[in-house]
Amino acid sequence: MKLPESFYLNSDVVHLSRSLIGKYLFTCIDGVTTGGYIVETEAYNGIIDRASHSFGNKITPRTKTMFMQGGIAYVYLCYGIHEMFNVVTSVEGQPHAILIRAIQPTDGLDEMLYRRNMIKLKPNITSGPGSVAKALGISRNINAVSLQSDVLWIEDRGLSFTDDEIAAVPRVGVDYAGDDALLPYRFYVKGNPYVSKPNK
DNA sequence: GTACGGATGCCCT
DNA sequence: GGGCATCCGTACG
Repeated sequence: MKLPESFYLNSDVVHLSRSLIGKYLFTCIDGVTTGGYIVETEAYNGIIDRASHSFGNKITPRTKTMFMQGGIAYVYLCYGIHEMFNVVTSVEGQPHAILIRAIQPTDGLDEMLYRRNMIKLKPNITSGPGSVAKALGISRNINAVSLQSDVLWIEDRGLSFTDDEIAAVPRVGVDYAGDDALLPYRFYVKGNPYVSKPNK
């Protein structure tokens, strides 16, 4: 069952980021469904978070998606190469987002292999935010698309992890964020092979 | 108009 | 473990 819109309206983005671990993320593009369950996330806590694009209430053509009501996708380009998929959360005007950094693939393996130009299944197929987006066929043309749509959605299939099984550590690649770079806003399933590189 | 740097991943050693 | 591709978004003038 799809997570309802109300799930995304919670104003505690760090809690939600933890909650998304074990949820199933799917896309359906050209009739092909691909997806798996989320094993790594990062929370970006709105205008007070130096690591967030929306820090300082910065509204630009790119970041305006983050200011919309929760329950939609925020997709942007990083390093000129990689598309990044985020879940926008909280109410309109509060620009919270959760970066999906890794999933364990379960559905549409062949299509994901094709999109990643891979012959054989290896953990790096969906390890790291750029890889997740590419494997799922996510690009900027689904920016601001609703997670209630039939293109992109998240399901709860009853899979859950205990706090002992989940690590909470500082985020990756946000050294520019000063003290905020130290916040334990990155969550991942300990020992899961699909978790992206810095997994110690 | 132009300059600068980034929420990375891949390939090589 | 390190170098580097690659180009948009943003700020500033």
